[in-house]
Amino acid sequence: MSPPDSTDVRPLYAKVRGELVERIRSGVWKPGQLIPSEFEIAAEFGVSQGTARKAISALAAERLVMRQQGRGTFVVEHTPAHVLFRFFNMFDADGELITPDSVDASATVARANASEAAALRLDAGADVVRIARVRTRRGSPFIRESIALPHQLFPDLAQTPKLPNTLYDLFQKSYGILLVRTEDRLSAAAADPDTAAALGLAAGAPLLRIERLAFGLDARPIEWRVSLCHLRAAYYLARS
Amino acid sequence: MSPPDSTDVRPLYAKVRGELVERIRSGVWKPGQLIPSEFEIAAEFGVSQGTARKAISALAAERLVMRQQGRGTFVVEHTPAHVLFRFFNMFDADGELITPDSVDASATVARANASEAAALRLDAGADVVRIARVRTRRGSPFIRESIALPHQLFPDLAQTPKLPNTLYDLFQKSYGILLVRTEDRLSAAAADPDTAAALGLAAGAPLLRIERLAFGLDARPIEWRVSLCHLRAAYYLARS
DNA sequence: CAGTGGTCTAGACCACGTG
DNA sequence: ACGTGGTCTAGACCACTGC
Repeated sequence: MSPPDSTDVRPLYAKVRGELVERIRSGVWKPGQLIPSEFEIAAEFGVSQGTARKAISALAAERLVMRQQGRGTFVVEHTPAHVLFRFFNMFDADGELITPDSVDASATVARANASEAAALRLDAGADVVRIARVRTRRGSPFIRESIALPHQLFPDLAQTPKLPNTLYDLFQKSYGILLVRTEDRLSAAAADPDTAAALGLAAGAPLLRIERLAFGLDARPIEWRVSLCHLRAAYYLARS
Repeated sequence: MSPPDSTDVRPLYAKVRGELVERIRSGVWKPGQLIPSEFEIAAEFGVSQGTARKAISALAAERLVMRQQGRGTFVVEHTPAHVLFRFFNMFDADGELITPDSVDASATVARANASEAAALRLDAGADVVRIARVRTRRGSPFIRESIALPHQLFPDLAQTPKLPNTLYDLFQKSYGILLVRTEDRLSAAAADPDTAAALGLAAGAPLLRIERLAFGLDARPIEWRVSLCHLRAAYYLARS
């Protein structure tokens, strides 16, 4: 990333943090792996334990690592359960997190259209992987969504025979891409005929529309996703 | 709040933080006021500067205070601009924060109905202040919302002649109640005839429904608000 | 028991804003 | 020049985990 130079005026702990992030981004430290202790990191970078601690604490606040007293610090591992808890924000009327299933997922490669290229900041002519799917809860469809990803980062994703329900763990394990931040833009929309048919509704029914942009470690947009949701008594929860 | 006792096993910085929170909650430190320096707080509580610093940093992370290098630390002041930036999450298609106006606001006092009592955790028979209003942008109505507040906390609010556009600054300045956290539950709904008329729409038009619960310093729900929004190209932004 | 993260101290120097 | 918050150090002890 940015090489150390004499004009770098960032605090020491920020530089150490940057080096640690790079090790996670590049895969030197794998998902779920135990990283060195505060003292070892301090010794390696020639800083005090307090400074190493501040760098690691920053990573913990960004949820790139998990600290456990007495055990050590581990690179975050995007298991399906973790991904749902962290990135899926829909709850039932009784406050229970919804765990959706995914059916009918199909992935294709195509030239990015204008909105995809703009959302993912792609060069003209770049390809995207498109995923279209319907998600169900207790057997009945409630979300229809379409996803676009830069083809360059996911070269053989469209050939994957059976796409899993949660994608972000696949992104981390198979493609080395860790999603760390999302921006969801929410609005309401009337169901178009296709979506109404897919969700078993009358055309014109009100749907929650979620347009999500997910970002990776280098702050680049990795995923663009539009979800049309028929929530019944459920809701999307946004905190603070 | 919780008196110091010998079985209190919280870390020192957490106890100091609690004392500082109490000073803000009780109004000993007023909105916008400069609080003592790290060294003064450290001396007062008999801890080191590092521990006082950690307590104050926790308050800054919760956005109860604002730190400014070279100037000092100030109790957060909920000005209208600050409240919009912090608690209003709607943006125009071009990414600009929407600054709504408020018209037709009316406040009344009534016995809490079942949903109000449940949301605000009120005792049976308690009263609420109800505010109903329509919010406009550039002259055209786009949000119809109804708000419920515990009457006990806002005894004379219903007599206030002209309610301001942003309420949370009024809550802090006139009633000493600082809102620190919100939970927004979002869904889609078809416009009922009344709402459609208020917003100039056809009945059945899809609206974004936002049900907000806002919490004060003692983690008690203070405000329950239901907003029905006709956003056109605008959206509600939820980060991470 | 050894090793880890979590807390706490005492002191130093720096960067910034104000008078 | 002074006082503020921001960084950094070196060392101590505690609480928890796993052998």
